[in-house]
Amino acid sequence: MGPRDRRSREKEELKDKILDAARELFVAEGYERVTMRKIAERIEYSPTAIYLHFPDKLAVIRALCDLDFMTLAKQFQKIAKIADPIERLRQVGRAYTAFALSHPNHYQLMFMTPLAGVDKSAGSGVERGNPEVDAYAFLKWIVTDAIASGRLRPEYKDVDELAQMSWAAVHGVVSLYIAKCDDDWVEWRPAKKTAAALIDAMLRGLLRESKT
Amino acid sequence: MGPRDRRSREKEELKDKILDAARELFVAEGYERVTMRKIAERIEYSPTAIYLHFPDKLAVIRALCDLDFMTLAKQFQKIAKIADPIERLRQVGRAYTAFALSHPNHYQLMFMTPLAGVDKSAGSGVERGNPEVDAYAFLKWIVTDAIASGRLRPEYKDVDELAQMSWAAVHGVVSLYIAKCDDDWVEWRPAKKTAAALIDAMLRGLLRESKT
DNA sequence: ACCGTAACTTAACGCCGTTACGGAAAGGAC
DNA sequence: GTCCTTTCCGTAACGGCGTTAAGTTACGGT
Repeated sequence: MGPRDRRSREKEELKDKILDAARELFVAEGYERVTMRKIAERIEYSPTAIYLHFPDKLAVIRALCDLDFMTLAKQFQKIAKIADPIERLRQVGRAYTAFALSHPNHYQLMFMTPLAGVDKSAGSGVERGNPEVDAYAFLKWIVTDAIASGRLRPEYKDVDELAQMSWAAVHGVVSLYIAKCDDDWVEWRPAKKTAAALIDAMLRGLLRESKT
Repeated sequence: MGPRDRRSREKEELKDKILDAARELFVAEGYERVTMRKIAERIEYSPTAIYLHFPDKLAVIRALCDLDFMTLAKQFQKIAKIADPIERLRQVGRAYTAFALSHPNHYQLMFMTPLAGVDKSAGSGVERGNPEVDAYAFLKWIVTDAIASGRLRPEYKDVDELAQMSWAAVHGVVSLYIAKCDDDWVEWRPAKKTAAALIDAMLRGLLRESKT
């Protein structure tokens, strides 16, 4: 109520406009080729206006990625209901792969680029350790379940190591594909299929010998 | 012989000086933070002098990487002598991991960054398809051997897919580590150990059930 | 002695992210 | 209604970047 609210609502609207304009550029061209001046031009403000709503360029794109990564977290909540932890691991790999391949620039910025001075993700709504929103915590939770099920070989009992192995397997396929799919040096197989095959092979290698 | 040779030798010397100066900066700071002006300052030439020896900045750093990656190719030649293709695959993974971790900036530029317009690697001495210098061809050669040995499960017979799975496994671990090891969100396990564990798990998953 | 050419420098262009600063407009206080 | 403060935004500019254009110097060939 009152003009005070309207002002802050308008401010939020501009913030969204900035993010939308930035998203268009970012998806099409990637981080480096997004420019404060280009964003400003699209929303018909001066470049410096953006700085009244975001501290710097990285913050704009990070806010963008945080938002979009929530769609992945949503999918995780469905996967959480799968009873079998091994199957859960397989499915989370599938969802992760699909997301990465459909948001390559998001993925590149978040997981393929060392961002030296980024410690605070404050305000992004992702609270560390909460499996609802923290994907790594979610992965650790699955792995813990898998270990507890007793179906893994006895030498695999380090939760972090297993989580990082699983993460690395899918990350390896998608990141290699994102970085090098335009390189005709290699006859690329479909990343989705390669990822599935690698996950399956890894999982079979993690499991105790079965009688099938 | 004569002054004509001396001139071209001096030219080659300057080229090396450029590469050495660039290497120092690149190893310490990464591609983005290497600057033509900084390179020039180190070798006590003007920035534009570099353009007389390299077409642009990327060419400088690429020449650098091509040079340094040859040390990896050297190691591959020793590994080529291992009789067992499975063990050969394991060892090439180890060497690859070690190289990536000791040259993170090289690795990032070569395999973690999409370089839109780079088709020609001409003059770098790496001839496509020759396992002696082309690491991917080397990997395919090992995988072909592994298939021929009959020890893999029958469903694994696509050489490129298998090569890409293997590459992705090690790449996943090292690239994730390079990009995110400073991120204390995750309790990182040693990349070397994680890579070894993932390779072992994958290989066990690829092999036919053994009687051991 | 002359000339052409190769090597190199100086100056500048057009970008970039970001900051300093000034002005305008809107809300609250009286 | 008037004044003031706060918020919002634009203009201009800084320092940096990769790269290019144009000018200069020095040297080998003839």
